[in-house]
Amino acid sequence: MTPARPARHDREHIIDVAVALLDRFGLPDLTMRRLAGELDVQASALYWHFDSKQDLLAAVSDRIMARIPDVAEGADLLETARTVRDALLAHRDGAEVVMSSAALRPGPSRAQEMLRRALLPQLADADLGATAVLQFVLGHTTLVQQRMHGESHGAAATAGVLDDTARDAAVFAIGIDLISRGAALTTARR
Amino acid sequence: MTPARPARHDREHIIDVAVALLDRFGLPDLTMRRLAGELDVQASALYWHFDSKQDLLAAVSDRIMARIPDVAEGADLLETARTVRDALLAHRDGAEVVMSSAALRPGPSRAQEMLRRALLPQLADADLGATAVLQFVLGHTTLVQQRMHGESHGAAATAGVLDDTARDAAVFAIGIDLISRGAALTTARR
DNA sequence: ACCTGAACACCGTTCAAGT
DNA sequence: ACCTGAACACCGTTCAAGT
Repeated sequence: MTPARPARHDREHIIDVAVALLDRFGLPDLTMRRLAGELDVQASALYWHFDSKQDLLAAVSDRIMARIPDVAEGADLLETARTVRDALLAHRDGAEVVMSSAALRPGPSRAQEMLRRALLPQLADADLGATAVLQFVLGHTTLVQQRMHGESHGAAATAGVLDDTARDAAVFAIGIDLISRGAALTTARR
Repeated sequence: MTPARPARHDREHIIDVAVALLDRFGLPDLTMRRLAGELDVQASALYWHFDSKQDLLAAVSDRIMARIPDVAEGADLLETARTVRDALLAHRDGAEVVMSSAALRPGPSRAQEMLRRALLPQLADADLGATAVLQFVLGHTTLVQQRMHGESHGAAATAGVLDDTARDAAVFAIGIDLISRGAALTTARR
């Protein structure tokens, strides 16, 4: 007997599977057809749940950003920025995904709000500052993950990879540190 | 009579046409087939000149970065960063193109060298600082251009666009200003 | 409400073959 | 040296039709 067909997938479940696919194969292989295959469904079925691939990607982006853990009460800028960065690094091509649909939701995100709070005691224009910090984090992390991608199926010497990650960490720390000191200076001037 | 067929295209000329196509239609429409069509050639012909689309895009990226004008002798960080940003803004999706192949050439670019020079009088780790600044500029400009893309064929109200560009300018200025002050502070401490 | 099946209009890339 | 022509293995998206 053929079982009664239940509703098989909802948006949340599809996003789950999309993120899993992203982590395993990366953004270029996250296609509507592969995602549908993973769900045992035709590609066209996805268009009942999402308007377009852009729409799906935006949902994946929101999922990634929603997973940023809350940061302690008086956390400073470096800790907060690292928390955001780590949430992006937690998923393959995470920064690129978020960047590709960040322009679509211009409203202040939770990440931006967290950064704003870390900047508030020091900076008058904490709102603009938080946007700038987020842009740095996105740019930095996208470049870092792009290099990972190149190495995974490239001819990069294994030597130097450790140096690269160490340098990445230093660049990130210096970038945030300079911004933080600059913000403190602005306060001192007032 | 059929004219003798001369060698029709070299890498430089193809890059010219690719950049023109990029400016007119944007990165998603810069396909090998369209580029070939513009050159009155089969798509497969491009693979004699370039190993892959990635290779072509890297060449386009280099072209965009090579067009950054030199900056005055003692130019400060803000002026230098603006010069880099403007070179990216000069081409549709310029920042995204550069970002997508920036990981492939990890060596210090001319842009990074210019930023390093602007940072040198103030910062000990000018090299790492320059990388951080370049990452901010790339992240910022990519997001700005992404929003342009969304507006061009979207339903965005025309109102608010002016506010957006004004806000973008402020975010960029604050981001660079904070880094610059932070760098100065580091010097003062020594 | 949720999905299939088929079609449309594309992609990047390879490769034998031409000139 | 430079390019054609054809093929391969894909894409995102639409839409009538099924259940």
